[in-house]
Amino acid sequence: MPSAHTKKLSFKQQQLQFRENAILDTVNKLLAKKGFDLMTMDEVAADVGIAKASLYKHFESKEVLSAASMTRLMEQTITVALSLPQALSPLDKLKSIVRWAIQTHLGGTMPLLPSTRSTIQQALLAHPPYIDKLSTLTEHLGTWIQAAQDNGTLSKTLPGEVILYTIFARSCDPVADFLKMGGAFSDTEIVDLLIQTCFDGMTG
Amino acid sequence: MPSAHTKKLSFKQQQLQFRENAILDTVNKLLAKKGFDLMTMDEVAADVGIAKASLYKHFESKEVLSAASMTRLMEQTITVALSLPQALSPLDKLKSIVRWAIQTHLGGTMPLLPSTRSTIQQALLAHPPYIDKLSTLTEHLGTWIQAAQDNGTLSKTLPGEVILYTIFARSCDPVADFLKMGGAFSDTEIVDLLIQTCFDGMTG
DNA sequence: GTCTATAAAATGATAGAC
DNA sequence: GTCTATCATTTTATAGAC
Repeated sequence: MPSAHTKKLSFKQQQLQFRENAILDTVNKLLAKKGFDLMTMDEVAADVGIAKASLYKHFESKEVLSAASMTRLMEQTITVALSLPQALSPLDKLKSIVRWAIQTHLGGTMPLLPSTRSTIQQALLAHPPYIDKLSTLTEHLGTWIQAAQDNGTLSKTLPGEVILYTIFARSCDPVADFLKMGGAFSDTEIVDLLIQTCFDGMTG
Repeated sequence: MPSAHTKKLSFKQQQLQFRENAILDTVNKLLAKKGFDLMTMDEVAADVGIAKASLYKHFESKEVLSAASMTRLMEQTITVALSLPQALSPLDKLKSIVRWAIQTHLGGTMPLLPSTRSTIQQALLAHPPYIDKLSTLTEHLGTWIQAAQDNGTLSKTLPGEVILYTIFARSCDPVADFLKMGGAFSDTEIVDLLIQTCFDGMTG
């Protein structure tokens, strides 16, 4: 009975997928909280509730584990981007993405951009699935940036590259953390303030 | 002959100061390049050209050493702020400080803002000299921000706190690193672009 | 104060039983 | 695949001679 056999295998695979997703949830949270260098595999295992050796049966190294987490995050971001109302203007689409990212960041599940100072950067560059998702997202954003420049809602003189990097950087702006630590503003207010300074600056 | 004795002591102290300054130069550079967590004491000692044990005769721990380096950086920043031409408008003073910081950052001697994710953050908060310098700088910047809001060159509706944190954050913006890595822009161009997006946003 | 040598702790990764 | 126990390495910090 091949169907039963297939079904059983599929079920096992679903269990596996489920477990690995739980692991990535933890990694995502810890990466957001402490960053790659300060996150330890002991910590991850403890948070998931399994032994460290078991963790290594799922992911062969800390780098691969983190890359998998970042890749899933990229996929989620792309999903959000593609589910935006078509009626939105290109500029509003860009703002919506940044808004979602800052909200997620404040919620504690958006890791900081792997800066050039982190060990994880090269691991990500060597991880094709991540590069692939990053390229896809960059393409979408690039299209919107171009369109926004064409209709005059974004500066035409600013290089697209600068706008793109700025959007990525503001999505995990440490200013959000400092404002939250200050305690004077609600999460919603923080998001609005950051969106404003990001797109309109501080002079207006 | 007390004068000779005093002179000798003073000379020794000058030598000590000189050596410790050389150490802090190295720490500053390494903090900018790798950050606190990835910088090792072996590395610092090797770069300075002394044994690690000697390093610990000067600074009792990695935290204290890094805090001393960051404190000196704060002092330098205050010096730059105080030596700005009085004729400059408050807004131009703020821009000048950010400009100087980004230039220094691109030059490789401006550490990233100790984010909430780094171990160094609490060490700095527990280091009175650093807090003292930080307060002084914050006071100066706060005065300029208020003045710029009063004369209408900075948004009056934006909380001063938000402007202050944004200025601190943009002074070591990772966008600068990414643009530099891209290789399409000179350092001068990068500085101009970041100043523009920081103060005027991306819509104008 | 500078050195060599080493302690002490943390941490990425693995062995081997079940 | 999960566990316990352990290895190997890195790294902060110190001991002790000179």
